[in-house]
Amino acid sequence: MPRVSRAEAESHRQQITEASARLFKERGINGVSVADLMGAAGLTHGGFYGHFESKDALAGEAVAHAFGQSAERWRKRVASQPDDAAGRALIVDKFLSAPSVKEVGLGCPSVSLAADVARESAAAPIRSAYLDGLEALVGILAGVEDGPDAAARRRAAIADYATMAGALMLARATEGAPLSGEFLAAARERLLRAPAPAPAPASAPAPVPARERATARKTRKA
Amino acid sequence: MPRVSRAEAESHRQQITEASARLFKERGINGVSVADLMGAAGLTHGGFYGHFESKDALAGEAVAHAFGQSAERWRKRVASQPDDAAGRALIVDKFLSAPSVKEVGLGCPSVSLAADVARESAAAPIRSAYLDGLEALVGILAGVEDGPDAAARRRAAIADYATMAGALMLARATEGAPLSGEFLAAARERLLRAPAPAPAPASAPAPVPARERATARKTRKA
DNA sequence: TGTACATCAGTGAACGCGCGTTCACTGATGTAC
DNA sequence: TGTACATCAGTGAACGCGCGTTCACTGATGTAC
Repeated sequence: MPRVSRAEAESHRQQITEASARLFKERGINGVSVADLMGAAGLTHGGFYGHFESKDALAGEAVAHAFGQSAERWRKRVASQPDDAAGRALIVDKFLSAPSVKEVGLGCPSVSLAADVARESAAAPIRSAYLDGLEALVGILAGVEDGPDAAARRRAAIADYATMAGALMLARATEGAPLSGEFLAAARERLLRAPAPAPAPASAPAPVPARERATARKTRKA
Repeated sequence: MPRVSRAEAESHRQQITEASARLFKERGINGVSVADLMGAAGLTHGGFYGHFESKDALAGEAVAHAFGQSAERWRKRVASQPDDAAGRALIVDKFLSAPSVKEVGLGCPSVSLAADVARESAAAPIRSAYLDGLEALVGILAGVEDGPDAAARRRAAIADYATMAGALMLARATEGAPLSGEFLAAARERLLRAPAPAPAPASAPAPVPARERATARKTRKA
């Protein structure tokens, strides 16, 4: 079936990008071949280079697309809740759910592609796409955090994000063992309940004065 | 140089395992070839199957070896400190340091190999090696946590581990950007200072009563 | 609106390459006497 | 202790395979008249 209409060709390009976002997250960049990606869009491998300059270039677009999907979902969740705290709780709850562990292809690329991105050279398209996408998600989370100023809310969002991403990553790597569910539960408990504070180290290597408590309330809605 | 002494052959096997632990962490399992591994031990690729049944089998041994190295380091850190809180602080501080971000080959396999392990089938040798190794590290950390009983200390260790692992993973994926250092700093602040408690969600999807504060002190030393 | 033809999206064979694994071979090691 | 020989750690060519990428080709699309 050579030569399809321009609208069909554009649709093919989007199908390839969409399938790539899912398959790259599931199997990693090197775990999916160009033939796999084209096959997922119902095409054969030869036409790939009519749409993308290289597999690396597609990886950058696919990662940007995947982060865009996640950001859209996060914004909808925040908007569906009556206040910031409830928005934040919904994001955490969805992120640390059992389906999130199982459905890697539907989940957040920040976790499933972190290792692939870290191993890529600084110039690879995938790296800047990852950084931009992650900054956007951190920004959405910071918008529903509690804190005296924007900097404190950003720090809170970054710490929350680290806990969520680590728990999900480790829950996936230990899937099938009890430890897997314990990661989800322990992280959710720490993020969603008023947690028992970690013990202030008596002789920590880098001791610091206790940070002032955040009591100011902000009013803006993300 | 065919046929070396048995002692030399055993030394070669250990060199291969050691090099694999480092290289697998740096580049991923699929990022290192059998020829690379043998070359790192000063050998040619053909002799590999005299030492290991397959690359997968070696991966299992290498992961176990890498976790063993990390566990030994953690135990020494704990033993070097006057009390549990200081031991915990030292573990967190080393885990979330700048060298830890840079030197992937020397760092903890729980972070660098999590995605590789998660993508492997449940029967792969690497999966059980990873699970056993991670349980050991969680156990060491639980031994220096504060909490009313062993279950609470385990939960605290698991939540701490998620935060540390997530922060390191994300710091590596964003290396070169300011966000990278922010992940280390925000996670360290949350784990090592008495943190400002996360806001109790007013209408969370899964609301729960606030957990009772842990005040009991334990005395045992890990 | 109808015809003639240039464009170009997609096909499938082919390229060079590196992979994990196998195997015939080599010659020092280790052992039996 | 010295000799004869079986063992086997390591070599390097070779295997079948899948990869990313290229390219001559096909024929419907899109356009110029």
